[in-house]
Amino acid sequence: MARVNRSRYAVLGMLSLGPASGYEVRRRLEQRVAPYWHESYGQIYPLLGRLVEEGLVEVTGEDGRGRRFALTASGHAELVAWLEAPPTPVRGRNELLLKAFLGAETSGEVLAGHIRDFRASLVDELAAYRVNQATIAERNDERRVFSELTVTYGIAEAEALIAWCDHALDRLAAGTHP
Amino acid sequence: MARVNRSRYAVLGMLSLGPASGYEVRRRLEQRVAPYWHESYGQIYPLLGRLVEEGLVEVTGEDGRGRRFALTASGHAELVAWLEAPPTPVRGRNELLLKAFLGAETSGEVLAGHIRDFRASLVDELAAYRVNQATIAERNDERRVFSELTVTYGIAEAEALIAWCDHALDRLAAGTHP
DNA sequence: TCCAACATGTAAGGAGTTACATGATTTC
DNA sequence: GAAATCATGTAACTCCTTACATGTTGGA
Repeated sequence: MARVNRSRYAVLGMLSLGPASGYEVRRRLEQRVAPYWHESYGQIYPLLGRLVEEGLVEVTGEDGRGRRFALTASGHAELVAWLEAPPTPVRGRNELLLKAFLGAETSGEVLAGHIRDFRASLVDELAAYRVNQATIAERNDERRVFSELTVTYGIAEAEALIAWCDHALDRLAAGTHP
Repeated sequence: MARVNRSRYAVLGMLSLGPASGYEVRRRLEQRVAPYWHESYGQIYPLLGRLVEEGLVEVTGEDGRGRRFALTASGHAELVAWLEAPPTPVRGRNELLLKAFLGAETSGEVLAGHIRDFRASLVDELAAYRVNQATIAERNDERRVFSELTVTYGIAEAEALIAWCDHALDRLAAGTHP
């Protein structure tokens, strides 16, 4: 039954940064929280309509090129209540690890290839985080520390997983010609 | 449209370890791949029925206490084809990070509390991985290396995130009384 | 004898993605 | 004038969880 709709809070959260169009809610998600959250338009637009009905969001303007949505007081209250509630743990599904676990069903080289690809994507990700980190370091507002924390999380994770990839590739190489 | 049904491959994969009942498919997932994959009965049983219809799985026995399912040759072929395909990247949704990003909407102490809870759960997780690692080290089969890799992944990640928690808690403490 | 574990399923319903469809405005 | 970006939405469809419902077997 009722799983909580987390998209609600992502949208409310993006609006807490200031009024925005549906399009911009999406863009904020892509640009600022992309690696750890995402929403599709198929979620955002119907949701904005519902949030307006519920009085959590209001339409503050409607010029020729779309509407602007803003949090109402009760929308902000609902966001804060959610922020204060303990986060529900991630029950991730990691395809790479499932494939790794089942590695014996294929040749070792198949898995090694997947891991090399994964490593390459982590290296790219890490580079993007570094750029991001430099950009944030130049800012000077009270939100800065929170942005920094999300970036350092990504960096910590990416670095650890790159190290794991190297370890894994060694282990697999040792296994195939012992 | 057609997202690939990854549950299919998880079930086929568990059956590649040997014939099993639906109940045991679930138990294998819980016991062996739990932190990075999971399936509910609501997925497993209907799926097993479909896989039998499709000829990827067959019923090898039915005693008083349930059926036993086994991979057919084509089921195994389909599993291998999936294993060889590049894993689709995880598009995770990390509630803690979304809450962290929006940390300015509440008091800093709220976020710190979430991070402390997260750290505690990581410590528990890490302990479980260590036990698991010791168990696997005693095994002596050709699958061992693959199990080890999934465990070392979990350890690498948990250790990195524990370190991040400590860093984050420092940063937040510095912010609240500068 | 009772409890834990083994075992199998269905129903309801929301979550979420993808593809389709359309149009205005800005910038080069 | 063309391309990129801004902008809004719907339809179809699958995934997946949660809750409900039921019964057996083995061991203490």
